Amino acid sequence: MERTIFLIDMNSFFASIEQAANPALRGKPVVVCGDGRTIVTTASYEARAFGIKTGMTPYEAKRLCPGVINVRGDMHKYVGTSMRIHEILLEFSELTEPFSIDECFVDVTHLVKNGEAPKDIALRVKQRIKEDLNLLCSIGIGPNRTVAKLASKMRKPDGLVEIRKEDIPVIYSKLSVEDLQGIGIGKKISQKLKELGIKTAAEMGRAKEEFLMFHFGILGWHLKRVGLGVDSSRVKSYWDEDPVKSVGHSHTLPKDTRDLQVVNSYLLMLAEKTGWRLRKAGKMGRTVHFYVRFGDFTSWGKQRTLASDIKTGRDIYKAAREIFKEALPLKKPVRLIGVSISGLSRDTGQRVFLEEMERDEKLLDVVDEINRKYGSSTLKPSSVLIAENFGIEERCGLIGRYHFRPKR
DNA sequence: TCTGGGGTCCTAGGACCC
DNA sequence: TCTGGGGTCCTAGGACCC
Repeated sequence: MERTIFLIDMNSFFASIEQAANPALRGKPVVVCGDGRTIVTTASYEARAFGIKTGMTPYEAKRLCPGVINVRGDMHKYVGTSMRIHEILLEFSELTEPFSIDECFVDVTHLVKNGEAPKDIALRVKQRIKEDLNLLCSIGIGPNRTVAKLASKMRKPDGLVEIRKEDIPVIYSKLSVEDLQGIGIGKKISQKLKELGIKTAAEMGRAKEEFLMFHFGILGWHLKRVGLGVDSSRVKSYWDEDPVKSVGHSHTLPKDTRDLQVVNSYLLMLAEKTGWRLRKAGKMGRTVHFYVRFGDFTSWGKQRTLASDIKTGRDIYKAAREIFKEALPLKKPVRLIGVSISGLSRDTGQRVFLEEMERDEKLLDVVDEINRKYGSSTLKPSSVLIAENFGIEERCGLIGRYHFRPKR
């Protein structure tokens, strides 16, 4: 059955939201960053003109464009905006599947069947988002998700590209395998493809499936289909949620340290955040993963499966510390620590978490301790930190793959 | 004032059980 | 004193996504 799929990709999402909210930022080079030792999470198009890209340090951005305006990111705001966009998209189709905080697949087959042209529908979507939020997006239109995603990347900002089934051979013959980045073909795979003499998407489609599977395993099967522009995967309904597989937090310390008290304080905080979100999701887990990144960017980590399920920050902390002990004594200063929990199942206990308030109190002490160690200038007031650590995730769920759904 | 933080999926190898 | 295969669970590590 012929389908019509959109991929809506918000243009420089975080920066555009800031510009929409604050007229003083419009038309200016803006970067949105985190706090502490951070990177540029989004650069406005004006900033990109200076060569500023996601992933750079604020320092590099400043070097490229001394006048760049650095805005502290506010995930609350971005998640709220993301949800507002979902509401708009749901006016068009229930088959609206968030792919990340700023991308969404929408299946509009039913509207096309009623006689409306795909591009006209897309223009309506863009107009609604512009009217409501003063934000621009690029929309890719295709007969399936993969092709729609590819189309969305072809024109930015404010793009609208439709790739029909019959256009695929011509377009794919001009598309290099590097152009397929973002649909499961990263640097390593595209490099290997080139070494095997496959340079374009069309060539990938023509390659023998057995050949690709010999070199790439099951991925080869996927590559063949990407090359052909074939993808039968469905756009999921907004309301059928796929289960979370793991939750976790990591944090880069204000500065590298060998001080175990500081590291453990952060670990406790991260474990509490993780446990809090776990319980919020009504889950418990059995496998705890702890990892460290050292000052030289080497890393070390281990996972351990426990005899029974856990769900409190305290238990996650205990398990993580047991693992951490294996890394002691520290040979190098610690840059980042992280903890996550997987092997999740439904928490059937449904116990109300009584100690929650008490725990927050303890955290205040922890953060105060960190502040004392580093001096108050390195960390914000503890109340702000607590708000950040415990407030944001309540609303945003997972950002990596988008799991959050508002109440119906 | 080098290099964030949140995830998913796949492979490979070892332990263990029948 | 030797030889299996199937299946599950677990760990480590890599590639990829935004």
